[in-house]
Amino acid sequence: MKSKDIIFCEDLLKKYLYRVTPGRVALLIFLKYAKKPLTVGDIQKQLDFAMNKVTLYRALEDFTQSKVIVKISLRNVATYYEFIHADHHHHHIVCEQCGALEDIENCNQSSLQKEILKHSKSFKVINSHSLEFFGICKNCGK
Amino acid sequence: MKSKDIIFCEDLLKKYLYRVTPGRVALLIFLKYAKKPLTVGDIQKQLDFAMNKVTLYRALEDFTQSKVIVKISLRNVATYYEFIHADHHHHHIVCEQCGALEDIENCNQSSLQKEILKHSKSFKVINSHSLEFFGICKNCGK
DNA sequence: GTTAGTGCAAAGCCTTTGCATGAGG
DNA sequence: CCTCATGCAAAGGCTTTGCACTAAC
Repeated sequence: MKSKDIIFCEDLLKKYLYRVTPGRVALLIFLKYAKKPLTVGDIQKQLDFAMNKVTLYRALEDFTQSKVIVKISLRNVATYYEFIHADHHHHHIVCEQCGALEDIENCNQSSLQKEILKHSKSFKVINSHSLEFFGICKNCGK
Repeated sequence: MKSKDIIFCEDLLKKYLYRVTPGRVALLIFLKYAKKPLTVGDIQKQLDFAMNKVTLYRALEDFTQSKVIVKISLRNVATYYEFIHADHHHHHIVCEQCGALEDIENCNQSSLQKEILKHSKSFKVINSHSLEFFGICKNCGK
């Protein structure tokens, strides 16, 4: 019998008219349970399913288009990908020294975006935003 | 006689112990008066001073280190650089379709960062943050 | 059968590095 | 002079593209 996770991810793929392949299912489950944003390299190393890097890029690009995951770009560092949990909008603090990541929970997304849009001259819609903080973690700051 | 701008930028270079070269002065003046963040490609095309790309990267890296300029990374798009005006902390909205950029003025930087730090478990200091909004501009949304 | 996904090889692009030369202090 | 800045060539790294093959539907 299939696990709930597998069914959930298969349904997600079907919803966006993607084909249900072992690789994409494995990737989605992996991202769904990841505790922090991951780079392409992270995913390749940690995913328990051998997936060509090119294939991985294409799947990530597709999922980003469908807003199943989100792409995060930090200042220096690489591009990260993170699963979007419907009820859990959040941001990050990054340690400038060691790269440690922590989630930030308090962000009232829709009211913030409405407020910003109100002050904008040339924009019609705001769909999303990215907010990242940069600092030094307690470990590095000793 | 030298213009105020040239003197200002020369002093800025001296302050951080950089050498006052024609290229770096031209670059600083250009960035200081740029109305929006620029990519390396933008700068190379628009700067009225022939500057090798490698040299440009090295100058931008130096200025970023000294916090004379800031590096901005957006989701898909390239890396942008922007002059930091002492009294003018701000953010951006980016059009997901045409790439149009607009400044956002209202951000109380230090109180936001203090608030976030208060809620953080593992961070000791927050030095800066990036906040970008993504949407559709009025032109593209017609 | 059709179409989308995969994998390989190769190209592209942005960015960095090494090294010799030239200019600033 | 001594050091930093510059330019060239080349390497590096990440990401994309082309094309043939395979698997999903």
